Amino acid sequence: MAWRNSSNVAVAIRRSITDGTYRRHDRLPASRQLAESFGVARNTLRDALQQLEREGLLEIRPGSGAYVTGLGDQSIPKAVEEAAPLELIDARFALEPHICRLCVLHGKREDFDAMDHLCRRMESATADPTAFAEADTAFHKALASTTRSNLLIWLIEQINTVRSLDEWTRMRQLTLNAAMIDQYNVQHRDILNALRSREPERAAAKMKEHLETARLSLTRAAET
Amino acid sequence: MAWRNSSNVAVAIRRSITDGTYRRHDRLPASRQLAESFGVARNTLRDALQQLEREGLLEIRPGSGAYVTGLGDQSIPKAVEEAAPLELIDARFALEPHICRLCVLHGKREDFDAMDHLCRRMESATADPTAFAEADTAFHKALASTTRSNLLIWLIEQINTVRSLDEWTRMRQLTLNAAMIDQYNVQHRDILNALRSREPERAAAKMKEHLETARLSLTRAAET
DNA sequence: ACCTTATGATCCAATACTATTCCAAAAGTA
DNA sequence: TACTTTTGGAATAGTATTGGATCATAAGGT
Repeated sequence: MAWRNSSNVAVAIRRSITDGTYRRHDRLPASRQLAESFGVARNTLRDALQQLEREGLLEIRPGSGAYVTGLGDQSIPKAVEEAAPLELIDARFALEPHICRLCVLHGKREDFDAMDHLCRRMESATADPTAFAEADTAFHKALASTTRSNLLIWLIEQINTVRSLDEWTRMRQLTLNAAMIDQYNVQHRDILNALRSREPERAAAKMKEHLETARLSLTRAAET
Repeated sequence: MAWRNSSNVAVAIRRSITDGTYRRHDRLPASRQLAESFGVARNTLRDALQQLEREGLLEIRPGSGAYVTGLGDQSIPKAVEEAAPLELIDARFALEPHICRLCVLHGKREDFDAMDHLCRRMESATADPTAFAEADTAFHKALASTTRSNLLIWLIEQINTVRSLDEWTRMRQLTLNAAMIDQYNVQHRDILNALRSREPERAAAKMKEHLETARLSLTRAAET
């Protein structure tokens, strides 16, 4: 029975993921249980899991478990994955001001309330760049949702997926200090206020301002 | 039951949302009830909810409850394939005027020459709606290419894939008569001229005019 | 023989879950 | 308005579970 090596275990697990036995966000059984069910040592099983983690299929969290992060082939398009930070800003420069205009047309009170809530979460995260970035992403997604256009929502989501990538995370650590977060918070409030008072062009202008700030902080970080 | 951890609870709730068990603006059961029904401690349940909130799926209001704010992962092809024609116009309204501005910044002579060539192809296709639509798609893609941003090019391509869909083709048959094609050709020329003379705002304005024409012809066709 | 690999055991550190308690915000009610 | 109930938020301590790491040993292939 020569099939009992780490690579073949990895193949088996990979298939379990692609055929839908384990889906995105699912947690795999504990390494001890998995090892037993495959009839291999836990060490071997661990090798297999780490192999899959290197492929980006799994995320292994010490003390917690192994989680499915992607579906393999389907995942992120190359154009999005390899997009430079400045390309992202360009795309957001195109989309988000116009989304603001559409939001003024279609936004309802509960939409604004949800965004207000996210603003508060960002405002209480001046010391936690990661938490801030999460809420920030959710804010821009909520804004896109107000357009009621699934296509636009999807486009924004695609752009946002990049934020979880390595280079972007590193960039965030460089640029997101407390002062910058405060500035972003003010700008988010400005945008929300303009949306609430139904001023499309002011909202779009504030959004452009916001993005210009982000672009500046990026180029500054790139110079260092 | 080894599935009793916060991530798996989050998975279960996430599925309840995408299934439609809970819909937008619905309030989830109280955390104490949910915790009991899942057979986990309220602490664990709270972790799961906060996880979903960070994803932008829920909004947790202290003293009130947890409300569904988003529909979860829009499965990738669906958002694009099922996009209504008017959603497409909205997306192009966002992207293309800004692409014009970027084109003024980055466009080179050969880019304009290529677009000029496509204009001529469209101008000699007033009697052939299919040939015109092909060249039109190519024109807008060429325009996006001038930005040298793979992300923007990809976004435009995604939007263009919809044009091959049934509903869109039917719509095109209704709207694309010779007079309309002539009008589009004039507008394409206007845009190209503005780009060549490096006037970003005039190019953007002409593009908006162009898209507004397309939107009007769509809504007119929808009324019949 | 030598080298590679899997094993099985053990200990460690990180994390998660439970249970309990108290608090504050919101909603319902008289 | 004032009172009560219901809601989520937070802190704590204890226990269980998880992956990480190491090691000597055994098996298999060269």
